Amino acid sequence: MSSSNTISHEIADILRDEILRQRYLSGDRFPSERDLAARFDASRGAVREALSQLEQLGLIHTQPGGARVQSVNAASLAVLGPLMALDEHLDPLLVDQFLQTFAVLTAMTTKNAINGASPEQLIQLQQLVVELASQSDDFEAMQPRWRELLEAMSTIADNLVVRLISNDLKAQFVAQMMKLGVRPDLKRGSIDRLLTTLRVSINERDGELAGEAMQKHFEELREAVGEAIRFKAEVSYKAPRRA
Amino acid sequence: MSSSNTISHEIADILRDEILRQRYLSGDRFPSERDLAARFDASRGAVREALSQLEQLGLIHTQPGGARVQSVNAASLAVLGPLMALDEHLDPLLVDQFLQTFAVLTAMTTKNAINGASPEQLIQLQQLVVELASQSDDFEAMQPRWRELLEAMSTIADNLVVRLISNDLKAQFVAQMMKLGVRPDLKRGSIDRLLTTLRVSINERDGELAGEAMQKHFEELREAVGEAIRFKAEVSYKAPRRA
DNA sequence: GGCACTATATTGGTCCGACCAATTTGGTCC
DNA sequence: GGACCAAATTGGTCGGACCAATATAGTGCC
Repeated sequence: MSSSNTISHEIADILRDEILRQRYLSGDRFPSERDLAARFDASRGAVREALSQLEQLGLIHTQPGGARVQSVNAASLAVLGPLMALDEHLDPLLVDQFLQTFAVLTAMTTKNAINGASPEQLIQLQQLVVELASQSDDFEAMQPRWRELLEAMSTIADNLVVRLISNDLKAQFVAQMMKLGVRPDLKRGSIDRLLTTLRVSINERDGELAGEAMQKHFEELREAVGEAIRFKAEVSYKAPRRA
Repeated sequence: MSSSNTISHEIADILRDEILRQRYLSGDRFPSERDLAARFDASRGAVREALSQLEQLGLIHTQPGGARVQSVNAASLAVLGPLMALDEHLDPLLVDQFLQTFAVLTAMTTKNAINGASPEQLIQLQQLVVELASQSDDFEAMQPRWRELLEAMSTIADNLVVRLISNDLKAQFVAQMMKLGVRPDLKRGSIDRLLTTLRVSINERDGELAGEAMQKHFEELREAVGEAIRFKAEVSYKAPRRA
């Protein structure tokens, strides 16, 4: 579901998912290019390009004589998106780990952004927060502005490392959560409290305070999302298969 | 310098570095596969495999009609290693960003590891810290054990997201720093203080404390490394080109 | 001159068949 | 059972070919 329409990408997607589903164990021999070409009824060239992608993801290691499957633990960050998109139900543990990681990175970005912003940028941030506050009752509707705020802070903080990490994570994750209809039930006051604190810390240029607030907010989000996923899993257990 | 001995990888390495060096600007047309094949005196197949890797890195976007160069800001995390290895002198800003990011992730891992470790694992950690303390006077010599400790905590914390991020970062960065001979001049007491705090927090299973200590230590390391790099840059300015 | 349209050239995507070198495999011999 | 060797397998590369999508240049019109 993830990539473009070329044959090599399709093959890569299929094989990638098979590896992520542990169909081949780490250390196993991977089918030969000629076998794969026969299986997908494609040319060896197309298969080779697919394998090249898998190697770039760190999922296989090719050598004359044969390719071998590597441990998912040794893979590149770019597998995380496909990994979360594997099943129709999200892995709660993985989501939790993701949110925890995203929390500390966002807190750091927030802190640096506010501490290092120019006066104009501070005004911009302030405005975004105000706009967010004005629609804090509709979780779905505030997502675009929310992303805008995060994007603005990321731009101001200007940390390439974090930005690259986010590239591999953000889009896929949020999209996946939305697609599966996971709607975290945040307590009404949570977001308001965050926005208020952000407003204060922007005014006083207190990045530390803002970072902590952001971190705390993500902790609450983590719990809410975890609960939402568990709830969803329960429902789909009682009424499985498109009831 | 980074990859294996196949032609396609060599081509990919060269083109990747050229893009990272901004030889092509974002949005530019990329040379055609046939041109590249002629330039490298290789077959189009080999070039295509190289381009496939570049696309996986998020550096180019290919389409029938022509490939275009993308912004480095939109690339995958996996470009960070090559990016830091570009020049003989490290980019101080990039290193700083890296260390800051690594700091918060390591602090998080440390906290979770100690809070979630089994009794046996706690003993293992304690032992590693003791061994480290016994050689805290030789920065170079303690690196292997240091990595061992981080690896152990990473295993215990068992956060796949952080592990994947680390895969794309750790090895290349440390190796690059060592290769360039950047030796941060940490104050003698700094490491001892960290190790002592770690020992205490492991004994009392106080992950929070350990995390904070780790974070503080990395802050000190950041400054020391920054200074070391600036110093190195100064020296090579006064005595440039293999004097 | 500027704009819409069209024919042409270019480009990426795929296939086939072939060769080489490295590795794996299986058998042989001690 | 282990060391050694020959054959089959496998990845890496090449060259040429075709198609469909895109870009380009050219044309004619307003």
